[in-house]
This record gives sequence, structure tokens and C-alpha cells, in this order.
Amino acid sequence: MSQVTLVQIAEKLNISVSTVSKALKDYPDVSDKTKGLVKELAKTLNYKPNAFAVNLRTKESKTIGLIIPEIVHHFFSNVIKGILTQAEKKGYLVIILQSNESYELEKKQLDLLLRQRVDGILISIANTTRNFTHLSDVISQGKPLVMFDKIAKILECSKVVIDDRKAAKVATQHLIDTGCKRIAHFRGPLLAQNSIDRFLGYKEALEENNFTYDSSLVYICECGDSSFEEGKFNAKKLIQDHDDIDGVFINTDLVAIGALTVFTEMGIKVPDDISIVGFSNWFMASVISPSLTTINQPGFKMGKAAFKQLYKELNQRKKNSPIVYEKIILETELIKRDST
Amino acid sequence: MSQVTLVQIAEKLNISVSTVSKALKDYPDVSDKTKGLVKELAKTLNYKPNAFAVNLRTKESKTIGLIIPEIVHHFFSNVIKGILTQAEKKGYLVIILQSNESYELEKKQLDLLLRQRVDGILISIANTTRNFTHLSDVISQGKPLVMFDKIAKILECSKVVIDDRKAAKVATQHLIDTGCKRIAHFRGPLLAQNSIDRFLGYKEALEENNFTYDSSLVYICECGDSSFEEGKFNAKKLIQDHDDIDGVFINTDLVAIGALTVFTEMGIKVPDDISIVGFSNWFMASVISPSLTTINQPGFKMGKAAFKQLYKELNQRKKNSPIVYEKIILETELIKRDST
DNA sequence: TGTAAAAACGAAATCGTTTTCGAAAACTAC
DNA sequence: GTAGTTTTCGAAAACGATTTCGTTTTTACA
Repeated sequence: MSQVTLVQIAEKLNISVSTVSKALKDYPDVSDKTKGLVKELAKTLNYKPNAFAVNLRTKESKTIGLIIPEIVHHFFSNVIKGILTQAEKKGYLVIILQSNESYELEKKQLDLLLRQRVDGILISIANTTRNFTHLSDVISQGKPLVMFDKIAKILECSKVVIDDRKAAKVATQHLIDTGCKRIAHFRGPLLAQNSIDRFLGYKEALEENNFTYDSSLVYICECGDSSFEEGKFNAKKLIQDHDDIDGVFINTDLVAIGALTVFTEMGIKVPDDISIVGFSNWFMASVISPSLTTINQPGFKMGKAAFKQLYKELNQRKKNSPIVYEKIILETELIKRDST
Repeated sequence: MSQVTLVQIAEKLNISVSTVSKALKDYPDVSDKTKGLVKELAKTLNYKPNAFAVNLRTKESKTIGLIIPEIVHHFFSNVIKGILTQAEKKGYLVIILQSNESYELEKKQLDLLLRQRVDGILISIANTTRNFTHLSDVISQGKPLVMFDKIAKILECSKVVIDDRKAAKVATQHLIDTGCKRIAHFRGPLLAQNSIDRFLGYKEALEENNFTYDSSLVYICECGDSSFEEGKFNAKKLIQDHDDIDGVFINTDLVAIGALTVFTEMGIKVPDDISIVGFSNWFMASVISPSLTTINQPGFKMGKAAFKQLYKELNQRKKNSPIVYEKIILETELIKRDST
């Protein structure tokens, strides 16, 4: 029931606590004989060092915090998997919190993690976060913080991202290359940086190909729980509003699949009548028919890279060497399938 | 940079550490005047109690551990979300580990959590876990442990599950009710308890309706990363082997969608020629066309219930009242869609 | 055999809180 | 002014490990 402590081991062997501690950690000033005795007894008693005491003494917990807007999400769960995989390798535990895209919650959770004295923090910020003082406070406190995917460009810290703008440009260019002449865009929330960047990429591709940008071809989705429904809704609207659309670049695969469904229902052939490119490469994209051309967003890699960077900074701090912030941009790729 | 401590506050105010501590915790034996002073200074210095010290003293960390076979999984990520939501409400943090369906890893991670001195553990065991001593050790140590979804029936502890057998029976019965005469089954791994139970439910439904059970109609899927491919593979095999199948009950929606895709490709009409019922109600099921009839597996609810039960036991232990293990069976429901 | 060096051990401080228990201070009532 | 309460405070002992530094013991060698 109650846990074994160093004191108990020391008493049983009639030696001091310090010697026990040192024996278990293979200090050179303990004889092999006592080391053997101590280790054996520790094993039979199933001794496990009390993490609270160790942390208090060493001032580190080998634990990091992760704040993420949404867990039930193909991309983010891949990120988590990447982080956990890498953390496991380095002997770190991860406390995960879900901000639910809420600034208030994000702030509260950050405070919780600081109280918990995690060694470092990984965060992808909420869409509603406008004020970044809670984050800059962490940084100025000297606690390692790495942002990924949904970042605050303004903050000075390491970041792991994809080039949303470039990826969106590639996606749109692909529509153009396959012969589309009038291309619509279903974008994400107006205030979310990612969807802004993707929108800009779309626009840039149009301009570079001397297409005239028409704002009436841009539809907005909140990309929340009802993404699929939004896709359907906007697709219907698009068909009502325009009769000359032959390509759509749609932010988020789920929205794209909603649109795809509507087009199929209405007898509009994909890709013959309208081509579609999605964004994210969710699992679904390869399974739907026609399968969806999309941009692969490397979630697992991003998680790994984010942890690696945090780990690097953790060690820089330990060695008191200056901390160098890095901006890591991961490659995306266009996955061509049957919807274009 | 370095954190504020009680000592620092005490020194600045020229009072003792004990008084500071008591003031912050609103002990009755501190005057309102000093309470005011302490709280004010604590706020301006941005004091946060050192969790390591608090944990060491109070012997609890307000942190629980969660071991799950796979994060990137619609059902499990919903479970996680349920757990996190509930934990947040009660002021608990959650350390998440992914066992990757590996017994060895599961064992190691359990040990990690015990070293970390988490207050309790939530676990869904790996498919490959045959030996349960690592789990029974936790229980006999008196540390609260609640299992969910993939449980070890043999262990004495609280469990949160669905009735896999009953759900499978309902699914199969639905196929029978809609007129199917010869029903196949794509089952999961031979050794996973859930898939065994679902298989038994399938069999039971057949027997109750005086259908003869034919083992050649049962196909096996590992339900790993390649579920979709397995579904396609088995569907092709099924059509090769038999020409009289008019219904399939398929363990896991993803496999079902693979099968659906193949049937559609082969010109076999769903549900006219063959009806399909899946299992889990993954998001995809409602999005595919024809949409998939399936069994809803309430992940979010399960997560919530699992945490609630753990919380209950945590409190029972604090009060030294006897711990009562509960087996909570959550309702599943048949979601009728277009594939039947 | 004596002394210096090396090896082995232990006392005690420390990390930052919490909480008990005793002491001091302030108040009450006669 | 004294005895008895009631407030208010602080000293100190935990919690369990780590680590420094000093002490003892053993070994080595002249």
C-alpha cells in the first residue's frame, strides 16, 4: 500500500540514506558490495523513487505540457502522436489540455501548466486568441515554449509550421494546370491566420496566372463541428450564385467532402464538371469516391519536430547556453487523386 | 526567471512562512489585515505554489494517467476528449500515453505513471496483452484504476464498457429484419475480447432466428492501420467465395467502408444487392455514400463516465471508506442509414 | 610500524509547502 | 489589576530524495 522509501531501505541494511541514494545512482564512492545489497533490496521491495521529492530537489519534472485546440481531429491527433512518440524516446511525459478554441480556457490552462512546473510547453493557439501576453509571459519567464501550426507570428519563440500560403498556391495552381478557368475558394474563419494565409495563396496563384480575382467566389466556413454541413451549404450556394465554376479550392477536406457530396447529388460530375482540391489530407480523403485531391499536412512530423525543438531548448537552458529560436517550416505536398 | 516562494513573501512582509501559507489558504487563525497584505503581495509577485512541494507534502498530485492503445482513432480521441472535459471540471490534469497495442510498452508506461505518483489510472488495454499482473499489481497496491472499452474481465476493478455482444446482435438482427437471408461477418482480431464478443453477438442473432451458422462466412481483419485495405481485400474474397450473400455485419466502420467501396466498384448495389452494417459510428460513416448503417459507440460518454468513476474512487480512498467497484455498461444504438 | 593516500560512508542542509502545537498578544469581565 | 478567553502568530517537524563536505576506515608503501 504505502510506498517504499530510501529510509526504509537504509534501516533494513543498517546504512545511511545517503549511501542508499548514492548506491542506486552508481556513485563512485560506494563499494560494489553495498551497491549490490542496496540494488537487490530495492528490487525485491519494488522501490520507485518518489517523483515529487526528486522534482522538488532537482527542479525539473521530465514532464511537458501540451495545449491543443481540439483533440478529435485527424491532423491534431497525428500531431499528438508525433509528440508522444518523441517524448517517450527522451523520457518525457506529456500533460495534454484541450483549449476548445477558447482564449479564456487557453489562458487558464497555461496557468495550470505553470503551476504544475512543467519543464516546457507546446502549444497550438486557439482561433479566438488575439491577446498574446499570457504567452509572452511564459517566454519572458524563461520557460521553453514552442508553438506549432497555429502560431502567433509576433512572438519570439520557436515555431513549427507549414507554409500555408505556398501550399494553397500549389493547390490552386494545380486546378489551373488541369484546365480550370474559373476557380472558387471555400475559406476558413476570417480571423484565423492559417485560413488567411491559405486565402492569400489562392489569390496569389490567380494573379500570377492573370486570372481576375473575384471576391464573390470566396465563401466562408467556420470549420467547426459542422464542417461537413458547411461544405454542403456553401456548395449549394455556389451553384445557385454561379454557373461557370469549374474548380474549387476548399480549406479542409471535410468541407470539401461535404461539397463533393452535394455536387454528386446534383448530378454535377467531379472532376469533369468541377474539380476539387481539399486541404489536410485527412484519412477520409482517400476513401471517399471520387477520392479527393488534397494538400498533405504532415501532422505526425510536425509533432515530432515540435518536441525535438522543445527538447533542444530544454538542454540549452540546462547548459546555460543561449537559447536560439528556430522557425521550422515543414514540407507539404499535393496529393493528386480523382477529384481533379 | 526564478519562481517566487513563500519564504520571499514572508521576508518582504516580515512575518513567518507559516502565516503566509495560512493566509493564502484562508485559515481562520490569521487576521484579515495580514491576509490582505499577503494576498496582495502574492498577486503582484505572481506567486504560484510549487506543485512539487505541495505534492510531496500532501501526497497527491491532482494528476491522473491515461494509457490508450491508439490516439489517431475517432473513437479513442472522443474518449480522451470526454476524460479531459471531466478532469478539467474537477481540477485534474491528465498525462496521456499511447501503448501502440503493445503489451511491453503498456507495462513500461504503467510503471512510468506509478513512478510519477499519479493519483489514479485510466486504461484501455492493448490487444496483445495476455498477462495482467502489471494491472493487478496496481490494484493491490491500492491505487485507483479504472478500465474502459478494452478491459480484462478477470480483474477486480471498475470498468466502463458497452455490451459488444448485444450491440452486435442488434446489428445482425437489423440485417435479418430488413430481409437478409445469408449474412457474412468481418470480424476483428481473434484474440481481442471486443471482437470475440461482437462475433458471438452475430452468431447468437443467427441462431435465434434459426439461421445456420456457417464459419466460412466469417472473415478476419486485424483492424490496424490498413483497415480500409483489409475491408477491400475481404470484400473481394467474399464475392469470389460466395454468390448468395445479401448482408454483411462488419466490425469497424473503416473496414465496412473499404468493403462498400469494392462493392460499388464491382457494380454490386448497396443495399439492394448486399446490405452492410458497420460498427463504431465513425464520422466517416455519415459522410460516405451510401451512408453507412452502424452501431454508435459513445466515446465521449465513455470517457466522461470513466473519469467520473475514477474520481469517485479517489474520494472514497481519501475518506478511507471502502472502495466499491462498478461495472458501467453504456448504451449503444443502431443508427439506420442508407446501406441497409 | 607509521604515515600518506585512497576508498567508503554518513551527517546534515536543501528543495518549498503544510500543519501541529505552543506561545504571545489582545481582548473580556470581574 | 488579575484571571481567563480569544485572536493571532511562529517554530519546527514533516514529506523523500539529492549532494556537499567532512569523517572514518582501509589500503599502500616506505
